[in-house]
Amino acid sequence: MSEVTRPTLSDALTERMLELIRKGGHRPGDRLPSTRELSQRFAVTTPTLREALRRLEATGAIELRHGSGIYVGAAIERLVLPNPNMREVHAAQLVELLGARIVIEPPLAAMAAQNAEGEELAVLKGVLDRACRHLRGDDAELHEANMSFHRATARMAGNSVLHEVVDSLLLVHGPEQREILQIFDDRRRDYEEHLAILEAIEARDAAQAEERMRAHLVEVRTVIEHRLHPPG
Amino acid sequence: MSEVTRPTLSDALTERMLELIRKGGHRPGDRLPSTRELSQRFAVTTPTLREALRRLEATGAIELRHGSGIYVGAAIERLVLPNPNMREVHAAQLVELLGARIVIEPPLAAMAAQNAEGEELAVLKGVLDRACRHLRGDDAELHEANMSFHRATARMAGNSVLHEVVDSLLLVHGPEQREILQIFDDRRRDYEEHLAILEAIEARDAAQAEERMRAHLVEVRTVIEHRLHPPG
DNA sequence: CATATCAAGTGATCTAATCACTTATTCCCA
DNA sequence: TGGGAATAAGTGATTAGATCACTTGATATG
Repeated sequence: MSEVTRPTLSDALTERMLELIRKGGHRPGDRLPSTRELSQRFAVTTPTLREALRRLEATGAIELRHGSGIYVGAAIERLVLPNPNMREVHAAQLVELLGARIVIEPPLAAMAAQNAEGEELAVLKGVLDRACRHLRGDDAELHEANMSFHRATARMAGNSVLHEVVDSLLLVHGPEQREILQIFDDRRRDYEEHLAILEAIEARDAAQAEERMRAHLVEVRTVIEHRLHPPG
Repeated sequence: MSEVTRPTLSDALTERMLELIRKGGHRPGDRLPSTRELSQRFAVTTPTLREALRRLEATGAIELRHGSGIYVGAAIERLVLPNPNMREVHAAQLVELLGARIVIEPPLAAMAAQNAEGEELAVLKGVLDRACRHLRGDDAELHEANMSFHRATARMAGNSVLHEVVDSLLLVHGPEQREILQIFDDRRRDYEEHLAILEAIEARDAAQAEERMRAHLVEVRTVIEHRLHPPG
């Protein structure tokens, strides 16, 4: 959807800076090299480097103190949330991410059930149809459709703040994570669980919608945990 | 805590740009003036302007398309969430923001009750003590302490993603909002409700902690609604 | 009519120098 | 000897204008 334009120099710089901080073992509060040194090391000029720094600053990854230096921000060891420019997540954070979704999304499913109206309900059905058509075939499309189901449900709930929060959380579930997020190696499974949730929403059964969404996410988390730490 | 350094030129630029977009009636997808024109209008040089643009880009407020132009992003009409550089929220969004907190924070209170341990419990108590000392006196301090209580509770829950989400949401409850967030014009009220929540957490009574947190936030929202739309 | 070419407009980057601020040291005076 | 003021080094902030790279719509060409 995005990423229509070729990655620019400063795009790459932003990621190299992040890498420098993370792989350099820097902790929040640590001081980083000066702008002069960084621009030399990365072989770019000051203004270009600064653009990358400003982006990192905007997300809380670093902090620029005039006359003092560049410092690692608190957000660096947390999840870098809603930055379209650097969707990155460590595997270990996936479990916590699912934990967050388990708290937030079930109530949203309940709210969606209460608001269930013609138009938005149609959107939700459309998303599931799309997933159904890719049940055997394009992996990336199927994954995208599955994620869209969660986004659409959050949207139906009618609270724009929560909608944005869920969007942010799902942002890190990029295509590269589709394997680990696939339940039980069964492509059909995700779809059927989503379908069950839709039915509850359509029936305006808030309690059931909430419970099915929760069960669904808990199951996903369980699978992920097993894959990260195989039993035995 | 932050904001130790004087606002820089590019800080101001970022806000002026936001103002230009918002008050200019621009919608997502609209094209903004070119970098050359913007730098002239604001009387700054290209690199300085670009730093401001990169910050706005990082939060999704705008989009820079090489060779094409600068476009308004989708995030511009939503809440600008976790950007330490521009904490801004429209009054009407407060109600929705509270709605989001009502969904997220009560379960966190329950999780905090389950994790209740010595050290973090002490932190929570310390926060309430600080609030107590400012019950009559420094308004800003009292407000900050009240917000810290919610942050600390979220932290106790033990999920860093949710902790970050709550931090982001509370970020917009800056000092300038302390009046509207004050329950019933009674400075003591907030403190006492927080105290009740703490007691439930301390007693490891998850259900009660959750319910008290929910009741507390619902009450705050109700008050805010009444202030925004006085009955009659 | 469709395709290829081109030119204007726009963002991206470079260059290198100067300004403004912080910090720790030093020095002086009490 | 202690405390505070001047100071110098280091660092981020900003300036200036030119050049490169890309997009897009108009124009020309088959």
